[in-house]
Order: sequence, then structure tokens, then C-alpha cells
Amino acid sequence: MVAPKVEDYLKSIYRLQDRDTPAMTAEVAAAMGVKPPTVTAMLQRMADDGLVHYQRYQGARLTERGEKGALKVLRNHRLLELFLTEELGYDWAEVHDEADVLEHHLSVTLVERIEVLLGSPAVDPHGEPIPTADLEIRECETQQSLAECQEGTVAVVSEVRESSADVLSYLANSGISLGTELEVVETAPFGMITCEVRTTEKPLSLPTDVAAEIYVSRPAEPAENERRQYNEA
Amino acid sequence: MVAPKVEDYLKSIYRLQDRDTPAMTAEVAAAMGVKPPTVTAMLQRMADDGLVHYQRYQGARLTERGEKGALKVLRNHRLLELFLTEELGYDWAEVHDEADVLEHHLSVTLVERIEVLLGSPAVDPHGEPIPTADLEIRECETQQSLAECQEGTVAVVSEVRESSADVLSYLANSGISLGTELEVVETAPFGMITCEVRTTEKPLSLPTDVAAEIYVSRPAEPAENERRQYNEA
DNA sequence: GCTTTTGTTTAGACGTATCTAAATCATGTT
DNA sequence: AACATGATTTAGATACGTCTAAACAAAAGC
Ligand SMILES: [Mn+2]
Ligand SMILES: [Mn+2]
Ligand SMILES: [Mn+2]
Ligand SMILES: [Mn+2]
Repeated sequence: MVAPKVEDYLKSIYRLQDRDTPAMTAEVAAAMGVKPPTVTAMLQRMADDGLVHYQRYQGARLTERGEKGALKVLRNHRLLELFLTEELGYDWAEVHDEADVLEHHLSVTLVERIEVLLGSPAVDPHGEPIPTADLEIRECETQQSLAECQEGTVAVVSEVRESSADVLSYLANSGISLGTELEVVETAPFGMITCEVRTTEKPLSLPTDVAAEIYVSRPAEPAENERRQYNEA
Repeated sequence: MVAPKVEDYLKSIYRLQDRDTPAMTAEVAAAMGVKPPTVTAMLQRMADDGLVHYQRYQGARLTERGEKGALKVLRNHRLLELFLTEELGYDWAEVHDEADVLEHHLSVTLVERIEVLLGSPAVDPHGEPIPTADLEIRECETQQSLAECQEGTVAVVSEVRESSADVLSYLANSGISLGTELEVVETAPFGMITCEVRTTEKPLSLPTDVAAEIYVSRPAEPAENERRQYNEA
């Protein structure tokens, strides 16, 4: 129904738009790796198809239909990522590119079977929530960005968002995966944060923009918060 | 490198061309579900790209490169079909359409991992040979079409070629799968063949065009001819 | 408030994949 | 050998997704 490229635009707009601010042409162009006129043309077509609300010079925001489309692709993407790690031995740094292609080509049946095989998982290998079959996002609990933690905070990694394969590999090699316990030992005044990784006992310094994509939650609330952990190269 | 649509044309031409006869425009059009002018345009572009030898009014045959391309897609297709049956509970009637889409979107890495997971299988769920990683087809042994068998022949189903989902379902419901032993009990003069299915003890009548797609080999050669059997609805 | 800068859109183009209608070629029949 | 038939190709059109160059609008600066 919706073309692969259009689905990728839906995802980009979904990530870029905000309660109050729509996704602007230049942002979408950057996210999609195309030039602004391409985006303008695309947004006009998507508006005709009822996928976005669009007014010239004002950016775009998803319609109801557009948001459903975005969530469907996100669901496919995240289920695929988990499938690749669980069933085919991929690690969390490799799965993104593969999933970004395949996400557009799964039949409803196949998605269902993958979901069943994985046991209706709640989150993907990066801790990002997997939309349900009826395209609801179970928004996650008490999470906080590592970049916002005070010195002395002890917390558990629950999500690593929007990171490149390089960064994900580096983090894995530094002992960081979902469930890893960290203590913030220093926040430097020039945009760097240093933690101690509990499993390795080693310190790890990260620039704020990397730390901003790492989300943590309070440690050791026993049970109830069931979650898996994967990778490690 | 090669676009999905082009890959499907490669597959069609591969199936249609013969030692002496090239794939003709009308045949390709029928196979691809498009109109002849579309095929002409495509063949001209593919000739420019070095995928086929093409002369106006004379049809097309694959170049070396074109054949490699066709075999790559066939390999992806058949590995996927087997993966879907083995790992995701599909049966042999369902896998074709799914594989026909996904075959164009697998990375080299993913194909390798699927192949390893399946244990470097020789044939797909329909008994069709899976090209090796270096795109060789191990052409199969002593196989014969069921349509050419004499009355009284006892043989084992080793391949079911080019059949629709409906036909495959019917055959499965009739007790036919890879490895099923059959005895030809009658060949009627109006294009029908009747077999007894050894596992069910039931007779089964098939029109010649269906029987022509079923390949059998001599039964009970112990070992050496290792092969799996699947499905059954 | 006018002007510069920046971001956005229009204009015009191209490659892919498809169509219909019309022209053309190849061939088998008389 | 000319002709009729059927298959094939050309011509001309459309939709998608992309680009560059040029025109234009909104925001920021003075
Ligand atoms: Mn994608
Ligand atoms: Mn992810
Ligand atoms: Mn295909
Ligand atoms: Mn098959």
C-alpha cells in the first residue's frame, strides 16, 4: 500500500515531529540523506495521500493514518532487529541496517509469526519499545537520560537510542549492554561524563551527546520489570 | 546493484530460455504479468547493462553476468523458502509469495547466516536445488517427470516444480510430500494419470500438466541420497 | 521598518517501470 | 511472390523519486 521510501519518510517525520513543532523540510532532508526539494515534493505527495498535514514553509506533521504507518514500520523494524539477534546471531550494532531494508517487505503473516516465535517481546535489542499489533506504544516507565544523571547516581542501562553501529560496538566492548549497572563518577564541565561500569569495574568516559542517547532506570527493583539482555561481542 | 524488478526479469528469462531458444518477449510478458512493450523496454535496458543478449524480434538470452544474477536470486529465494518452513512454521504452499518479495532484499551476510543455520541444504521445500554460494547448481540425479512414468512404476517424489499454492495444498492434503512413494496405476488416454499414494493407500488422479511438474526418482536406494521431508497441513 | 540571511519552494530535468495506440517486422498461406 | 496474421517494437504518456538552479518567503539583524 505505502511505498518503501514513503515508509522511511513516515519514520523520519515521526521521530522529528514534536507535540508543538512539526518536522521541518531541512530536518527531514538531513535525516533522509536527500536534498530539500526532494522533501518538498515528497511531502506534497504524502499530503495528497492523507499521510501528513502540510503547509508550505510550515513543515509537516503526521495524520492519524501517517502515524499508524510509522508505527507499523517501527514495529516491523524492531521485531526484525530482535529476530536477527535472537535467531541469527547478530549483535546489536549490526541489526539496524538489515532491518531498515527488510522492514518494508514483511507480510502481516510473517510479522505475526516472528512475534510469536520471540514471545511477544516488549523491547528491541536496543531497549526501544516494540509497538503492539494494534499499533499502541506502551510508553516506558521511569527512564532518564544518562546525560542528566548527577554524580553518584547508580542506575541500570535500559535503552540505547539512535546510535551508530560504531558507537554501539564501542559500548558493547566497554561492557555496556541492556541491564548493565553504572555509577556516575564525574560530570566534567566540558561535556563529558564518566561512569564506572559495575560488571567490569572499569571507568568509562563518554561525551554528553553519546550519554544523552543512553537511558537508565533505578537499579534493583526486584522482578516486575522483566527484561532480557543480549550481545557482547 | 541490480534493482528488484530487474532481478525478477532475470529469473523469468532464466526459466524461459533454453539451450537453443531464447526467451521471447511475449513469454516474458506473460511470466511477469506485464504488457509486451514493457518487456521490450526492459530488455533494451538490460542489454545496455550487459545482463542479456538481445536483438530486436529475436528475444533475449542471459549473459554470463545475467545468469549469475538469476542464480543469486534463485539461491536467495530457495534458502528463504526453506528458512520459512524450517524456522517459522510455514508450509510449502505458503512460502513462495513471501520469498518472492524478500529474495531481493537480503544482505550477503544474512544469506550466509541463513544457510549456516539450515546446515547448507541442497534443496528447497519443493525439492528444487539451491545454488551454492559461488552460484553453481548441483544438477540433480536420476529424476523423471511423473507424467512420463509407465503404468506399474513405483517411485519416490523428489521435486514439485512451478506449482501454484492451490496445487501444492491439494497435493499435501492428498498425502504427497517430498519422499512420498507412489505407484502409477493408470495412464488414461485423455491426459490423466492415476497413482496410489503408498502412505495413505489411496488412489490419486492428476491431469498430465500437474503430473508433469512432479518429479520422481527410483525408490529405496539406501543412504547416499540424503534428503529431508517437510509439510503436511 | 528595511534588509540580509536562511530556509523553502518552484521549474525543469533525468532514470525507472509501466501503460495504450500505432507502426513495423517476420512468417506461414495462398 | 504477395498477403494476411500475429508478434514485436516505437511513440507518446504517466507516476515515482531524485537532482540542480533559480525564485521566493520568513526570520533575524540592524
Ligand atoms: Mn527503511
Ligand atoms: Mn533498535
Ligand atoms: Mn521476486
Ligand atoms: Mn521453491
